[in-house]
Amino acid sequence: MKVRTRIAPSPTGDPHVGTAYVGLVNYCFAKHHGGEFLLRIEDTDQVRSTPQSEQAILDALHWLGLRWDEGPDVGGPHGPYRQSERSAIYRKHVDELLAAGHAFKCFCTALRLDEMRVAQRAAGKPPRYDGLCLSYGAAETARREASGEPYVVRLKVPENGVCTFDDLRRGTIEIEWQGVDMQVLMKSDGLPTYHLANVVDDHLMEITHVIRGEEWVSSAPKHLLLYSYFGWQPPSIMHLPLLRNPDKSKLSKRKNPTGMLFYKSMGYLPEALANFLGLLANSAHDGQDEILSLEQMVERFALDHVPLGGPVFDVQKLDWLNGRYVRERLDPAAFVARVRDWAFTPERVERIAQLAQPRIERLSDLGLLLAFLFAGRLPLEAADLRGGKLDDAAMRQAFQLALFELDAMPDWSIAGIERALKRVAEALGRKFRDVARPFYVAITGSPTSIPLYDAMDLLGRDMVRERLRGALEVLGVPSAKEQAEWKKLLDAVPQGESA
RNA sequence: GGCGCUAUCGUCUAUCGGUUAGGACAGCCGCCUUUCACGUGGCAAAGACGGGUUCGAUUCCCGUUAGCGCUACCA
Repeated sequence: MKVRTRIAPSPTGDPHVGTAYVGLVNYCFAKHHGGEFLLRIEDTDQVRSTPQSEQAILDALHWLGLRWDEGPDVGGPHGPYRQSERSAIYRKHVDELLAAGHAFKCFCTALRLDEMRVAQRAAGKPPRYDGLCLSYGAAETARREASGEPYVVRLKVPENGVCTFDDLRRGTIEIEWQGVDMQVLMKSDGLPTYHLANVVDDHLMEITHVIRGEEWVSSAPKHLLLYSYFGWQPPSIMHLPLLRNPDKSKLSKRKNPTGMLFYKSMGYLPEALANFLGLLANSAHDGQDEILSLEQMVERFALDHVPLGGPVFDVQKLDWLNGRYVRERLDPAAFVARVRDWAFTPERVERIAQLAQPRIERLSDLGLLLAFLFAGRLPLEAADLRGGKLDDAAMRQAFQLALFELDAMPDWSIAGIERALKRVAEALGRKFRDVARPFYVAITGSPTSIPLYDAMDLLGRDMVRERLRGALEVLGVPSAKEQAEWKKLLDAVPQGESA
């Protein structure tokens, strides 16, 4: 049987290096066995999914060098490859489960469910749907449905016994059915949840090996249960460890740059990033050179060498690898081409020139005026940030609130940036012009520069986040408590275009 | 709180019962060099803890501890 793997990102944010890591492993495994690798978009969360995010993820994975045999952009015999376009398929399968008595309609309100869980937790029991709606007879269920009560469809789960399954790397894992919740399979909006859509699609797309992040281990029983309810042969499964911050917590953008676009704008070469990620999945042995092309990684890939402990994303090692690629793998012409593509594309140069021209007297002013556009973190000191109307405490708040707002923006745009920063000023009860200065310094390194919103737009969200975090490190990173309190300031500002 | 996963130098890892526990990044000391970088030679650095099993455990089993994950009509 031909090996078929997939990566199934959810388009709810910027492309994440964790997605690249999982994608790379799936790619290497499939190709190592002469199989196929596909890409599926899991956009069943209508509220958070955006087409822009989907495009960004596809672009970023392409940039990294991954190619898929089937996917929303390249098509294939098992499409559509976007879950939002497969509603009818899920509906049919849900009906099948309902008809067979493997699932049931649940009319419980969020409030009741909350209270139930609080009580269960207090009693030291695993949170699990208590089965109230399961006790209704067919007549009662039909009556509620007819009266227009919204409902979800839940999975029926065995009352006792244990679910035993094999993880390709971890071996046998046992989880008691009592600890497995009666998962919602179809939301009241009629769309499936991840669990249902994922299982149905993996089966229909003939996925033979599901290789995914460790966060899915505890929901594996639900998935396996679905396979058995449908009478399908489940795929082999394996869970990859989660990438970590240096403090060992799950890699998060609060503590570290996690966006692929950040690494791109920092000037890391895609082959170096892929190489680095590949090393975290399959390390080189003893004396072997750690510089490995994608082809080499495919060739030497071995599942049983994938680590189980969450590897720390060590930027220093990435730096070293990238340095070697820059020095050893690019001839002068290729180097020039890379630099051009990195930050000197004609469109970008044009745009920057238009912003810079009115602000200089000599062409030689250009270097210092624009240096920040071609740099990573700026060498800031507290004194650089001071000098405006805000004291340190206010600047820390301003930067932190900006981080909140900028992260919450659906799309990165000048208009959005402006709205976000004005909101921050309002939340702090300051005039925007007083707040502007520290932002100029944090972002551009100087209180006078090209327009702030353009600068931020040009830099990109990930780099802006990095600069703001850099400024916060200089002034003192807010504690979790401070962050939570400050966030309330933002909540107090009404949404909308006003400001 | 409940359930699960994990545990070798600071970091990424090798070891598949017997090794002076190996390599790489970072660090430190040299060499090379008009600076820096690169390159190169070397140094330092690890089996979480406690029980078993065994002639012998880093390796197998159990417990403890710690870290992480899950605990949603998000994925």
